[in-house]
Amino acid sequence: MSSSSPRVPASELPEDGKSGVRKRAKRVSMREVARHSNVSVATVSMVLNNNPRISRATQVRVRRSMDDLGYTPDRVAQSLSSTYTRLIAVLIPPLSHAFADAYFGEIISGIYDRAARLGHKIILEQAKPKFIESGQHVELVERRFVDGMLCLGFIENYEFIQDLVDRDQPVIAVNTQFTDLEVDTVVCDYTAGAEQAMNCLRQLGHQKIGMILGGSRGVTTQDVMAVYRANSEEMGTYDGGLVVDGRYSESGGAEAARQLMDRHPEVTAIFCTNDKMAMGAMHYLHRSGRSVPEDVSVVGFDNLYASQFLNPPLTTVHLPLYDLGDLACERLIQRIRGLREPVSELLPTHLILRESTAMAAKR
Amino acid sequence: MSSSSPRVPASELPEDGKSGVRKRAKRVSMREVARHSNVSVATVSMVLNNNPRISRATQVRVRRSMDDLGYTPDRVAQSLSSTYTRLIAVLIPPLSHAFADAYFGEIISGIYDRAARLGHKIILEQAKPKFIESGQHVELVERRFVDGMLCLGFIENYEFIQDLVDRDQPVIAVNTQFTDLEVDTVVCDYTAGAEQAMNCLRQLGHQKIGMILGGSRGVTTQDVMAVYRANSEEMGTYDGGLVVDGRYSESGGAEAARQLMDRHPEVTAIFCTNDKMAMGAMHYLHRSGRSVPEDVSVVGFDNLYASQFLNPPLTTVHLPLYDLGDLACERLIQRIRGLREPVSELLPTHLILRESTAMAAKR
DNA sequence: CTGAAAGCGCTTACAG
DNA sequence: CTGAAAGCGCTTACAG
Repeated sequence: MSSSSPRVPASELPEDGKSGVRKRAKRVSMREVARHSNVSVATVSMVLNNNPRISRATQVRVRRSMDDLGYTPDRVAQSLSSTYTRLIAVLIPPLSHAFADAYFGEIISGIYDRAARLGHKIILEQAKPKFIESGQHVELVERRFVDGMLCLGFIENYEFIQDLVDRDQPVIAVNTQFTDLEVDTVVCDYTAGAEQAMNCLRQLGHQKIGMILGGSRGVTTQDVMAVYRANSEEMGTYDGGLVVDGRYSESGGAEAARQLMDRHPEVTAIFCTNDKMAMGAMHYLHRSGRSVPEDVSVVGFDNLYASQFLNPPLTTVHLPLYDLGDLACERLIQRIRGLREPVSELLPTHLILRESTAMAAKR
Repeated sequence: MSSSSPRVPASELPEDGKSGVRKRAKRVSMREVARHSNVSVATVSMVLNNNPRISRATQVRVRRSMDDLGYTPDRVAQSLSSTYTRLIAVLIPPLSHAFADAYFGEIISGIYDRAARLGHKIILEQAKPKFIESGQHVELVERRFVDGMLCLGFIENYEFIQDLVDRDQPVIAVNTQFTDLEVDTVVCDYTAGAEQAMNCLRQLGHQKIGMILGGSRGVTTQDVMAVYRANSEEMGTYDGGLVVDGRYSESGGAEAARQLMDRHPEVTAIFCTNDKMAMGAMHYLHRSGRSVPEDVSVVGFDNLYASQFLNPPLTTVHLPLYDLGDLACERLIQRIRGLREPVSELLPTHLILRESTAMAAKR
């Protein structure tokens, strides 16, 4: 890439400033640089791309011209001539407040940093029903908006991903897996995390443990459920009524906790498949006059940054969300650049013990 | 825009699937559509852009060809020929976890929806020091990555915005104002919100009120401080030591609350300029054995979605963040399209009373 | 080591 | 109402 700040010829500014309609300042193109340094545009292009065929001397001369003229390559023209846009799309599910969701945010943070390091920029999209119905997910790649896409957290209504796979477009599903769809994935080890959480609760003497999950169709959710069920059955306390859907949100978690405690007031611990539902559950427990963890222990999943500041601070399974985004982005770009092997990565997780869990209350 | 799902000729797929290096499926261009419907590419272009000069008959015929061939316009080529990219950049400050911040998230949500409705896509960028130093904020517009940008929450280190203003690029600062920089802004009415909050606290009998703010340089923060100070002086309780910096974060808020309570244990209420610091403050208060609101009342600013689920639910000033993003985006796009009048909008705010505030403790 | 030329897929005056 | 042509600013064989 070029260097030093480009200078706009002062003479152009006032004129531009006065015209009725906005007009971009005239930019300097390769042709001007070529003329200025007495070479062809082809040579300028090669200098720009560090093509070793260019001699050191003209290399330097052309670079100087670029700096003198304040040349900066036009990315649109570059994209038209080459094959890539160097843009990737990040798709999030059509949940309300999804953009404000720390879970997606941490992943996006990892994606962004990796993308920036590899010279890519990211476009953010939310896959609302209309978006999918009108085929915009396909247009995103077919109309050359982006080179590939990352799909975050599509537990349900993920069929649209098939459209992209069918067209052989680079796509990676981040932290979701599907039984009926073959697509590249990068996920966290939910099974291991769930095992640590259940172990911990059992060690603390909890027997009747409730579970709040979000949409039972997801493979990761099913992994957690399998661990939960195996442990409950071992203790002889398994009961389908102990499992409630909290729709991934704080309000859903609160509502689920209400149902759970109404049906099974003997429950001494609640295990949630994300921190937001755990927050909602704690909210309901307090509201209903129970204290956490004295009356009921609560465990979450995600370890969002804010969870340590809850009252009480939340015991939860740490998911390496930043790393997840980082790796997913790296793999996607490899795919874009020609990697053909399927991607399937698993990242480790572990339990973070805080104050929302304690010994089971004696009864 | 075109319609119906584009079909890739089946014959192309296998070949593409086998080649060693990834290769985009050959797309159908305007030329093919032109040939297929016996017109010139100019006509196809005009049909695509609904130019009224084209007769109804060829209009229909060309549209059909597009559908038959699965034509979809190449956005890169469109951008090269026209002046616009239909992309806008959203810049956020270099705070850690900024992507996961609900405050920015809600604003971005409003931006996204409006942008989508106006046919624009958004690119997300974080203005880290290196990003600015290497002039990438300028390249964003000069190299035609985007048509304009929205800068969210730059309270400090906002000097880079001047570079864009100097180049007459469309930029809008969202929810920040500057005394030393003339730029379009869309902000919330912090003064009105602060007045309601201080009124409320005074009605509840609070006299010694602490304040936690984030970076005292921002104009909005100064607005809040002015209200706080005027009220405190009226009560005769003003003291510079009651004002502490909480750096906008949960941990900073907790730390600030510690300092505040150590220095002034007689404080009965804390007013924070955002919800995250309020959350941190509550966390510290609980940790130090005080209860909210019995011992100390806490008031925030933002009304993030999660704040209602805190324990206790947070009393806070509601900021219309979604609408803020929506309006900022609308104005930016008007700017891009030629609007020349400066933009300066103010959105109303109001206090949301919840359970983190109560009558001042008798002492 | 460098240049002339074709091409990427559109849009936009300019003619007719 | 429609077409031929130039142009947007690059990259990439192909020559030399």
